[in-house]
Amino acid sequence: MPKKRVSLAALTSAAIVVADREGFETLTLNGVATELGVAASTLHSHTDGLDGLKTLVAVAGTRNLTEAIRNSAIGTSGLNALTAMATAYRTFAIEHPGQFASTLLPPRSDLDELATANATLIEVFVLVYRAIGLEDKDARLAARAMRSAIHGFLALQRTQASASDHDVEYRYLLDALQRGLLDPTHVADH
Amino acid sequence: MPKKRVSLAALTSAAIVVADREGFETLTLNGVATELGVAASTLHSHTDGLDGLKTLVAVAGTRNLTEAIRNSAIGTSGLNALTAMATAYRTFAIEHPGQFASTLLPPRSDLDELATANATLIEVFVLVYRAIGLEDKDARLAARAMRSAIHGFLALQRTQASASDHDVEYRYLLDALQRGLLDPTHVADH
DNA sequence: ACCTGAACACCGTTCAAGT
DNA sequence: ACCTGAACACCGTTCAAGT
Repeated sequence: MPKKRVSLAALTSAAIVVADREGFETLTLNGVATELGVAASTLHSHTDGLDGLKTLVAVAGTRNLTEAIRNSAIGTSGLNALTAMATAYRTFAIEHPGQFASTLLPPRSDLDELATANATLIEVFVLVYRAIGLEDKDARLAARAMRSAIHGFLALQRTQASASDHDVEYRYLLDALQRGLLDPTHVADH
Repeated sequence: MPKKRVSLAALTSAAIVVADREGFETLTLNGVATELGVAASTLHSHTDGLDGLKTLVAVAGTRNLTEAIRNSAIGTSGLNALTAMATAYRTFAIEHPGQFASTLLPPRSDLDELATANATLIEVFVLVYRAIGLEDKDARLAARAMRSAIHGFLALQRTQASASDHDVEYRYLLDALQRGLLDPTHVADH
């Protein structure tokens, strides 16, 4: 039998598949190695151990989330764009639980790539708020606020039992925050 | 040497100490057993394996967070109470990272106790919104919205590099959401 | 009843050996 | 240059044996 060859791209995509299927927290080098059909020790020549593999998933996952959000906003105006983005964010979190969970990877030393991937995600929101008419500083603060709120809701949704109606709650949160962020009596007093 | 005896309370508090010190994700039965000075296999007669231990921490952690929030609101009025609670929430997350992380424990089958602990946490916020004047249904939605936003901000704060000013961002988020939740033009149209 | 130690399966990591 | 298999340390879990 010929020796299998592992590329970084194949490793990353296999790790994403396993993470979405079995959970990011329980991601394992052995599991990904089995998925690829190679020995577990092979992966150490492509990534810096388990932490490196998780970082790989976090970077790719954040980029995929960013793409999903960006695509959802195409062809929509300001306020509708934000709703579309929030919906896309939520759909991504549900359909790709492993990649979504990778988003809150605890900080590492070499988080350069991860930091820029995260900045790019925020930037999509900044663009929309700027188009709506907020000044740059406010647009950045609004973007981070909205991202925090969305993330928090989706993270807790995953945990809590589906006791109540998530659709209604999600819309209530988004509407209220949106109203507060665009409140002219506040934006004016800068 | 006399045989050590392990109580459920001692086990829980030892697990909390280790979780806050070394991280909830990396919590280990061996680590807690060492902390208690007993053999690792002993813990299996007190809790249902590692998952059971993590659930123990999650329940106790959620209760401790609830107490911290409740205490912070004592002697304050409606709007000041919410600010105090948000600040207490944040302080708890920073000072007890393990217990805070335990808050987003993935769902289990026996999450009865965990579910009620979570409901009690939300209830503190409901009380404040009701005192402010929101009707029960709106108070519940507002409480969940505020909790989601706070949690999301704090979870992302833990991850992201301290590139920007967290104090300003936190206040911006809280103020905006608060404004939107209490917007009379919206609350009226029910 | 509760704790121990041995045993087993599993995982991350290293490294000499192969190709 | 890259993959393998053996080796080691560590962890979760079970269980017969002690008290």
